[in-house]
Amino acid sequence: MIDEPMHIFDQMRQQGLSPDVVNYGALIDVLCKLGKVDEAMLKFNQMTKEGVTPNIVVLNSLVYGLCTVNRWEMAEELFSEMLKQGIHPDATFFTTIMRNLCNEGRIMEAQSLVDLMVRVDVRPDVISYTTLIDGYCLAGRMEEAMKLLDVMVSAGLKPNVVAYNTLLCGYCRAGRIDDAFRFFREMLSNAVTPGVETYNTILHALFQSGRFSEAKELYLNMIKSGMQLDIYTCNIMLNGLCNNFVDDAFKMFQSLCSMDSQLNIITFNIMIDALLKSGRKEDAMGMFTAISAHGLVPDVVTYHLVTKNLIKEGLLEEFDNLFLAMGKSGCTPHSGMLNAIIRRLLDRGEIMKAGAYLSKIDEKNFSLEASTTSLLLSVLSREEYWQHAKSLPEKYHFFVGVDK
DNA sequence: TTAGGGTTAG
Repeated sequence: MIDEPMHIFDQMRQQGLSPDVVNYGALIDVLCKLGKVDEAMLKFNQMTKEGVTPNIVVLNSLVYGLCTVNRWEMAEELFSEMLKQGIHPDATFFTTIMRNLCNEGRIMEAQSLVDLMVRVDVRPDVISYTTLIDGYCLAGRMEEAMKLLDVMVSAGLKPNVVAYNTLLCGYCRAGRIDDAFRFFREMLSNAVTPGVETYNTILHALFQSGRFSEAKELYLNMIKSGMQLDIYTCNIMLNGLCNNFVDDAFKMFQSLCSMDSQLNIITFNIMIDALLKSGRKEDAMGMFTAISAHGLVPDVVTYHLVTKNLIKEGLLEEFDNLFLAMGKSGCTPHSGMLNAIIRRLLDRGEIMKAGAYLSKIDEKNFSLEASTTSLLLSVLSREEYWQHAKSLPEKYHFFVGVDK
């Protein structure tokens, strides 16, 4: 798909038109968002070679891409270059860096950037403050996050719905739902209209803290107020109900299907997990089969849920099939899954098959869990298995007869 | 053409 704009550039050239800074900017931005930073840099170099002067927007996209893949040094080089060319950093530039610092937990450095912005005469905007508020929330430093909202107001800025949602979400994550409600009221009194994201945040927190009746009431209020519910609302409700009311969740799921609601793979994962946990294996497998009928494909979570159950049930051939399907769809097995299947196969004395999965563990550089190692030792100490043990990867031959 | 917020497992 990314090839398309490149073809468009070729077509433009054929017609005697040259891509300008906006065209290049759009392409570089898409490449950076896809994590293809090297390709983005190539395009950037090509652009400058063609005599198209970069602007702050293009540089911001590149800085975004470079920071996201932790290429801080290159971002710094770019920054120096940009100053040399007389391009001044703007609020977006600083906010991009702040976002990445916050994600790495480097909150004080992010805070000092806001101070630097003021010194170099770049006014932090609502997004800059919101980014920093989120950083404090992520670090669990709620009092500082809250104070920043006041700083923002003193700087003459008006917090918007995203700023409030960020703070509200921080309080919810910290389990301080009543404080979240306080900000919810403040939001209303400041004429900031809560969005579906706001309600979803509170709904999720209410379920998380076991306040089921309040959660259900809030959900009904959302419907009553004519709010457009989205896939997040559905998933939060389903997941919340699954904790104690699986039947209600199942009914809600069916009614969503009958209303042709747009579900996603997370919806199915929530349901499969809950059905398996409550022992409804057939319903869970039915749900797994229904995924493709909804135009969706299983993801790594789906495979992990279902394969875990197959191992538990001893349906190892079905596991093999699903394991292959998983590989074909590009989902990577995790270490726990491989260890679990190896243990189950060793239990059954299927050494050769266990060997195949041991090789997968080695390929991925995963480690054997202690329980897998001890089972392997105990199985291979039995003479009846020595012959089979030769089929194991060589590094495991050492285990043969060790106990004897 | 660029920056900020909400959902699943382990």
